[in-house]
Amino acid sequence: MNDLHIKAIQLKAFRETSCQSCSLRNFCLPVSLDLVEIERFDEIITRSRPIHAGEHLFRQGNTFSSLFAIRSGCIKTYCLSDHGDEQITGFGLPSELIGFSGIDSKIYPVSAVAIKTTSVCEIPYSKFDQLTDQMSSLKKQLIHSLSKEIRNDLRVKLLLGKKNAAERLSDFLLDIAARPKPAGYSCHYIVLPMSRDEIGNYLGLAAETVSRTLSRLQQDGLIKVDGRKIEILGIAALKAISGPCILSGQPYS
Amino acid sequence: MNDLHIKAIQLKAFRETSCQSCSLRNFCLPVSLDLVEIERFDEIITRSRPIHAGEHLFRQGNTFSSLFAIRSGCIKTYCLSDHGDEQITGFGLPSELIGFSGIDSKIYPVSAVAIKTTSVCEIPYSKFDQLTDQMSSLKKQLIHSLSKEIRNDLRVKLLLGKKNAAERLSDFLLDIAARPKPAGYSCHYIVLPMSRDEIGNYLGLAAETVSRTLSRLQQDGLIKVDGRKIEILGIAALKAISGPCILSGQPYS
DNA sequence: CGTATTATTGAATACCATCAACAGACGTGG
DNA sequence: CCACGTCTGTTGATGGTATTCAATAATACG
Repeated sequence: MNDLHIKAIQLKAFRETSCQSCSLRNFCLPVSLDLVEIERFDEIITRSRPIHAGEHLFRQGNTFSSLFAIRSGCIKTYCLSDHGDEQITGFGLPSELIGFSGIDSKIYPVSAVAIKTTSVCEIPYSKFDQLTDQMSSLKKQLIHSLSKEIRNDLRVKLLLGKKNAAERLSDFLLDIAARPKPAGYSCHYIVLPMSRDEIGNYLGLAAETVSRTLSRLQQDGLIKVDGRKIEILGIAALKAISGPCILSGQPYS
Repeated sequence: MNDLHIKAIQLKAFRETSCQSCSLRNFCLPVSLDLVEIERFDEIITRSRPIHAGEHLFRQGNTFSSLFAIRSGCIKTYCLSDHGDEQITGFGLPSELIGFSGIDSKIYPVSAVAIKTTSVCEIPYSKFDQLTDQMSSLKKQLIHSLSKEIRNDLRVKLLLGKKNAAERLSDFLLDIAARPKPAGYSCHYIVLPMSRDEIGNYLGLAAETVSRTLSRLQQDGLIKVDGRKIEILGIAALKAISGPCILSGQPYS
């Protein structure tokens, strides 16, 4: 094996493990950074082996240390009440960041667990924080990501506070469909990584209600359900049901 | 009137209108800043005359321009769904900041209206953003405030997703009681600035259910209700009902 | 291929929303 | 000062939506 071969292999490895070449680059933090800045950001990132379903990134009560960017798979965040039951507070999908809720309290107030094989980039917060002092655009990115999360929480609060089962499910399906996904996936066809139980928990419904409501939406011809594979047939009707509002969907782009 | 008099008056005015002398100083943003930094922060703040109940700070859809720190009174934030009904998304009380949800989208996704006479400090965001580039501690403050808001949203999502009426009200009362308040006010005695209707809207309940549930809590001897004046008699019992969890109350201080 | 997990559907119940009537507070103006 | 209307809050009766319990079907996994 000559030097050229080695270089080529190194280059390939670099492509797979650097922000610069990451397919999610435009969705994750480094957007709007120049090449030098991306490299500096890249240096603090840890990319570990993929984690399996059931493995935790962190647990409620752990000392806060890092944010995590999700590259593939799905992370669910949840918190346990004293009554013992869990409330799922979100699902992290590729390109998204989790862990924001721990910055202020120094402790993760939620647990994060993979619900399928998942790979993440770990962003140690102390180093990241220092970097934001030197890179104004990175600071902006972080603040905007935090703000976006708050805006999304508004949507969820609206959903939990006012909507009925059909409205919640419609909103949920449209939200999942609108999230960034690997190239080639249509936004009319989604494969849910989570169970009915987990959907219900997240939406404040019983799993049976989720099942029933999906069946109803299928009867009405708005979706086609095949286990966790869901085809969206009537996107306009779903939007009408969920109550299209200023908070839904992606930012005002 | 001589120079000394004028100086004294100016000093008094300064005391009433500078962050340095503000009684909320330790709760609002300028905490952890040194004197010079506070002055620089102070310079970008606008302090307008008090606004009356019903006046808006901003409306859903307005271009985002400022954050607002609440000095006295109460601001409710809400958003209107297409179905026309409103969902109250939060109540801003003295020392708290509102407007975070607009940073990312450049547009306020909610409206903010005073529900009693209220005075606020307006923090123009573009100037503030520049200042955070130069003052690392101010940047940290902002990020922590955003993170805290996200953590609080977790609490509300847990409440709306899993709790029954009594648990919601207990949680709500404890939350209001735990918020920073002017010196002299006991945390066992609260005066609610909002109506039953607004409480219900915020908690995802009907106003009648709020009324009934408060009556029930009073029957059980946990609180004493006199219109909007509420005395907390059994704080431990209320905590037990609301389901004390890692998210409740103030940060882990 | 068998067991465990997940999903669907049915029936009964519980909780809260809705509708409605009434009581009290507040402010206005006669 | 009191009559009046409005707004807010309380309480009762009824009904709807989603939960719970239970049984069955389908899927995943070793």
